[in-house]
Amino acid sequence: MSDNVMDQIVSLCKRRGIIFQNSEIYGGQNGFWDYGPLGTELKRNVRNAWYHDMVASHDELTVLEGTPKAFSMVGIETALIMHPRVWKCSGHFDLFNDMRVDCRECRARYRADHLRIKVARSDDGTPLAAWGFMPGSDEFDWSGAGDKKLAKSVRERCEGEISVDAAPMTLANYTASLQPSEDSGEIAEHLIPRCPNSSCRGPLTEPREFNLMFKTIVGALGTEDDAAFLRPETAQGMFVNFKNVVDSSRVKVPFGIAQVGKSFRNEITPRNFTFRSREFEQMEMEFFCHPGESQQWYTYWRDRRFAWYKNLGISDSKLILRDHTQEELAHYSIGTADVEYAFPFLAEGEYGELEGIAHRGDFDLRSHMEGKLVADANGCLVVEQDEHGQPKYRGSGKDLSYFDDQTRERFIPHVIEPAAGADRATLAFICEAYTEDEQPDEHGKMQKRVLMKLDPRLAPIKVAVLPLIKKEGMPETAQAIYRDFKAAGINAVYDQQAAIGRRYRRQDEIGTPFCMTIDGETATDGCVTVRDRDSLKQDRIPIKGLVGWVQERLK
RNA sequence: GCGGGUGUAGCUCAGUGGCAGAGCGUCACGUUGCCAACGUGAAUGUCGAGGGUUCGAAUCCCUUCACCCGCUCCA
Repeated sequence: MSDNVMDQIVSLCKRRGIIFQNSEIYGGQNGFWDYGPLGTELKRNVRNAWYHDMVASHDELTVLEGTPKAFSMVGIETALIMHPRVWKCSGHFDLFNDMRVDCRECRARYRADHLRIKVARSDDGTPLAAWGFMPGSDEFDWSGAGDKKLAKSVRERCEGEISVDAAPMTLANYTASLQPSEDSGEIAEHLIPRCPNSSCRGPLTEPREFNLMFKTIVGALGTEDDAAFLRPETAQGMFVNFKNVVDSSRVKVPFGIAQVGKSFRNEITPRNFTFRSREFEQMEMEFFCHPGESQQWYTYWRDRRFAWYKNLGISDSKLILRDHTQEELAHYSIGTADVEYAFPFLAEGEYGELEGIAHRGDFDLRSHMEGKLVADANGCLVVEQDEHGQPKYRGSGKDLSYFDDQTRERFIPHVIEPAAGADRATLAFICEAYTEDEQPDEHGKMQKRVLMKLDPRLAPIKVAVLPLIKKEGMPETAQAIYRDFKAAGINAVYDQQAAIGRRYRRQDEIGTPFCMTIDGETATDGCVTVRDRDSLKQDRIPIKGLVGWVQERLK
């Protein structure tokens, strides 16, 4: 396959109405994508395959292989905008809303509120230069490569005594202490704080809000106090509704709550087609279980989710299950694994994340009970405190523990979270399906063919109904068959335009698994030719059984 | 965020200061006998956007947006 296979895929997606760039006629928007008519069908099929497997077809009476006991699964659909305190307790607010400064040269990034500034002054107190350092790190010693340059520039400005402030300032205080130049309104070049890295000392940027959450305002007259956030994950909808679901739907632990929906992250660098987008769709499930069984459930869900992709056609050679190393694990997590796919835009041997399966302990429910949690010196989760010794972000105060009537035990359930990206899965299925091969044309000459080997369950169009020629009653018969498929809820197309070979290729390109051709013999034998997309094999199938024949292959 | 590259019809691209082009695709009519047929005809462009230079700009300059590659970042 060619190196630019990703270009081919992007081009095919646009040409055939699978994925378009958002607001394209206005020049497009980085990180946002639209699904066209065929893409919408494909993505809905992905979503439905997930929901069907997780919830709709789940048998809660049977103990499934590899599980300790039977369990329930329910669906939920929660709002995109949640109470701001949800994100404070979940940790997203602090994690996603820092003011940052970057070094323009070495590009290191620092939290603006952590950075301290030291200033070198002449004897009359005029500032000559300023540089940052992180508290506790090495101080300025005029010896680093960058420091020598800085020292030289300071010397050029002052021949007399130079002193360095004993007390460091915060970045905000330093900036406030400067007089902006009268003509430009900007800080003089030599007073721009320099990078904390003593071998760099490049100029730092202005503090910039580093909002990974999209901020919005609730209420027409809203002010900053009414700031709210578009959800950066769907999971919190399940956690905050845990009690509602338990109280309303007669589920018993263990059970799962599943949700498919949009999430938003203001990514710095959206890249690689839809792989990293600012608006994306997640398919997440939170599985609540007894702490003592959580390890077993974690293993179960990890393996089951990995198998799901393979079952829908992702090849073994391109899919890996990668357990996170100890360093990668969140402090509250006992285990996390990623399902990763070898996307064509990645280098050989690299994989991109499709789904993360995480053992989250009781972190989430406890956070929403008690407040934002952090690990203490012993690695135990404790409520993070502010400078006054009060909880930094208070939780809801509601009791989210669970009482098991049979064992007479009360506990906070542990959570196993398989969190999948619907757009990433869709993209993986597209990439996996994209195939170029060679097939003989009517003269026996080999011709390049582009096809999408999508699993029939995922294919946007299941069946194409094609009269071999536009006369002798073939179109009428074909149209009747087409209507049978539509009536049965099977997505079919009718096409009598152009030669039969061309029509087959059109369907190949969008992954239609079955083409049904009505020919001269149909009128006498009541059969059509069914042509298989991948093998090009043809079979005669009676019209009467056609719908059932297709339904059988969509299970 | 930084550096490099690219942006012209639905797609792939040619066009380096003087009439906006090709191939494929799409549509119509005719033809058709199972794997990209053929014939005839047609539609399709603010040359990514904004500004400037020029008698004249797709072409030169500036700004900006998007995409690709490499860094950086990444739940």
